[in-house]
Amino acid sequence: MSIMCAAKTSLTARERFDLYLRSNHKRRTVERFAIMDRVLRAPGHVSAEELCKLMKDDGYPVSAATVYSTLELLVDCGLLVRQRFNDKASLYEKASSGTTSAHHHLICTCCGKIKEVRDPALTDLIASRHFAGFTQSYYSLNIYGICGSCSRRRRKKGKDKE
Amino acid sequence: MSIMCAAKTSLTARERFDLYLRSNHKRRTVERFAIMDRVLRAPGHVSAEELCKLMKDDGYPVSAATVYSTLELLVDCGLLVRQRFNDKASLYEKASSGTTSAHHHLICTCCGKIKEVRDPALTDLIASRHFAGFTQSYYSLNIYGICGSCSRRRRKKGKDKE
DNA sequence: CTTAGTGCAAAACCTTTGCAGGTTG
DNA sequence: CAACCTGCAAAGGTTTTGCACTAAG
Repeated sequence: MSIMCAAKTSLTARERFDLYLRSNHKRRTVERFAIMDRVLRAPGHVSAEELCKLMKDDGYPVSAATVYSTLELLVDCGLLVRQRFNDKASLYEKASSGTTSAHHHLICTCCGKIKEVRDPALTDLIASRHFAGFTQSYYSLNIYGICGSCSRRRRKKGKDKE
Repeated sequence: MSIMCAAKTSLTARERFDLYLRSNHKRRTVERFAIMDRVLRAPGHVSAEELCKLMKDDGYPVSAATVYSTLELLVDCGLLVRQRFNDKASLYEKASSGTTSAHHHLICTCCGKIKEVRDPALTDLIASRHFAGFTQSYYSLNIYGICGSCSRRRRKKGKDKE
């Protein structure tokens, strides 16, 4: 969406967000940095609504509108990735970088559970790919199927009747 | 969601859907087959709403509820894949098979355009991966970034003022 | 001091659901 | 002929938007 040419290296998240906001002539408000802090501190992936709740629990309530708009900025500046795994709300997770390693997702189409898996060979191959005229910023590999507990449950049911 | 153990080989789409409906004790209605026909005939990916319109244009109007429920069946039986690329409506596309080859998606975060690309090496590697206790049914690899026209437009703007 | 950002609530949007009537098995 | 499916409209849940107020530059 906007300008973000800063080297990805050796900048703290805060510095990066700060630079991004300056470069794009957007205001550096208390709310934006508070939301950035909180979402980067959360493990795994968080929905906008959960993040609202987390902020309120911390005694720092912010409106949904602000959370959504800030999440968009964080995605745009490359600190977060927005994932839409299923019908439910979007989930936001830290973008992979030096400190947070790339991973893929196994999504159970039966119970909706999402598991992160790492596979360096796959990660490397995807990263090495370049497509003509397209400037890649991030990717997501989502593998859908049936998780262990669901397939056990299904097998059991199958014995009863089928 | 349901039982679909039929060999993926040498069955027409219609046969496969028919078998799926029978096996799962679901009714084989005219609407369901008409929707199946239409969506498989559409190139690329279609949204539920577009599909409704296509059906109406064909002189075969069906309600949104029926379209959504049939699309779900078609996904469940493996003929379609549901993709959620961005904020907008879900898109449905033919699942890869002998006749329709696997592909990945380049998604422009600026204009939203979606391009299909093929990369056999990548496809093979992903297909060869197995994760413990997880029965893979399909996957989607989405690569986000800036497409050619958007980066040209952006460069141009940058020259004017920046 | 100008203008973007915030909070609130309402709107917009996609998708699901409840109900009455029609069709399938 | 019982149960399921369809169509319609209304409800549901997520995200965006309009407006008055506040705060950043």
